[in-house]
Amino acid sequence: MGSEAIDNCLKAIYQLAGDDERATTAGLAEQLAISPASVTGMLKKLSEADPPWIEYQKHHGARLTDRGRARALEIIRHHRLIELFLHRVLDYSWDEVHVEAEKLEHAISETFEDRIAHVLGDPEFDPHGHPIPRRDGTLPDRADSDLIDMEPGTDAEVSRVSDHDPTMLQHLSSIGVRPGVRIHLLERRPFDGPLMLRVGDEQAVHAFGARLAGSIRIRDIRSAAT
Amino acid sequence: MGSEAIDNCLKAIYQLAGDDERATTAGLAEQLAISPASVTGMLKKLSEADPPWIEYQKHHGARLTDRGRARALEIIRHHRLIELFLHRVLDYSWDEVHVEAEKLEHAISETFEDRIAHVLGDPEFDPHGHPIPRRDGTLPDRADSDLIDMEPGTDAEVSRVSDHDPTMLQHLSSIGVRPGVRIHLLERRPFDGPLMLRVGDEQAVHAFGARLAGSIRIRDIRSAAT
DNA sequence: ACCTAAATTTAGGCAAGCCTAAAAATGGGC
DNA sequence: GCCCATTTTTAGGCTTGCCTAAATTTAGGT
Repeated sequence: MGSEAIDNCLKAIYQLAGDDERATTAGLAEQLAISPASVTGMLKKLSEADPPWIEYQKHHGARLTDRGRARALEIIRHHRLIELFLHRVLDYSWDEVHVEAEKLEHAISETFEDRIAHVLGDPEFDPHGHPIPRRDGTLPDRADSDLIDMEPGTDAEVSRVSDHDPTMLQHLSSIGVRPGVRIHLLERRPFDGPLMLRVGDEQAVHAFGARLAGSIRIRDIRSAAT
Repeated sequence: MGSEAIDNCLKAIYQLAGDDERATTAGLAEQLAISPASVTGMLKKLSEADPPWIEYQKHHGARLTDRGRARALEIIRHHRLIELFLHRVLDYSWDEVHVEAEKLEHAISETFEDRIAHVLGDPEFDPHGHPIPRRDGTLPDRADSDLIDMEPGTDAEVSRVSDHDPTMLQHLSSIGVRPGVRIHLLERRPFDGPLMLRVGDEQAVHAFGARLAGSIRIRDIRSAAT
């Protein structure tokens, strides 16, 4: 019950469609890097499992059942706990954790999960600022929004950054962008141009293109400091 | 290069035959819990790999090549480092570590291996007293011998215990037998009867049958204490 | 030399997970 | 209502890693 392929598929559905939206065949095929025909086969299998993992209507994509969502959240919990564990206990850098976690998330037991959660003090967010699902399937939430939508002239705090591209993480790290760091948006250049912003207390102005800016989420700053 | 099945087979050859002896088809079939016919197929594959993992002569079993030995020792290093890590850092009990390590040993990277070795202070022995191969493939050695061969009336120190049977470990744990603990052999009962011995400073006399005694290795005590 | 136990080969099979190419169905937009 | 893009189906294929049963070979002991 629950091979690696199944786990990855459920995780992909959750990441593409969330709790109760449908994920499309094409989207899953891209996410999982397999052919659409293979996805169709996998979806049929997942929906015909004894307690089904997904609810699947032909030509209308797949939606997670309660069981499927629980499993997806469990894998994501594994992944994010492992990332934080690698970072904090084993001294992995920010950009190294994702790849290792991608393998380990399928290999650890519930016991292992509990133990590292305990060692880490039952953390709520991983090193990139992503919320770590709790064992009961609930998510700690933090009201945040896309950096793209930030008002020019205002300050905000980095909430989370995408962890999929190690080189992007290295770059962000090199300019000091991490969850919790304050940024100030100077202006948005016209015609979907770059965002010009300052990081932390530094004077340097950085230009963030659409790809980079799109991978960052922010939240309002609590006190109107500095 | 190096699937889980291959790794397990190389590890089994090492465990059955060591560095330069041959492992038999039947022995491997038992160890791996697969049929002899499947073993023959696997051995042929391993010996025909591009840099071959084993040297294989029909009807004469298999012997590890340098490459095969290196791989086997790497997996065993993974396994034993993970066992110690689970025990020391994640508070696993003695008897829980083996099963978890059996899965994780195939999933961790060299980086992970290095990091936990560093956190643990480059340890030489795992929680059961087994030597942890070094990265260069050498083994820390400790001159030890079988408990079965111990002289009645003498003292010795427990060097290592087999980790394969959790219930046996629980039992040993409950009577205080751990690597480093001193034991005193009172007598060996006739006709391959049990060994009567005392553990540590306790007065109780324990009877060790052949199975139990066979899973324990001892070494001479340094000082003739107490 | 012969016998036996171990090992090997042969032949066929199964399941998971993927692939391809081509054909058929479908649904949503216009 | 039609068309196109997406999706699904069909049909066939591949690899890995195991299984079985039966036939055969081999090594080693006596």
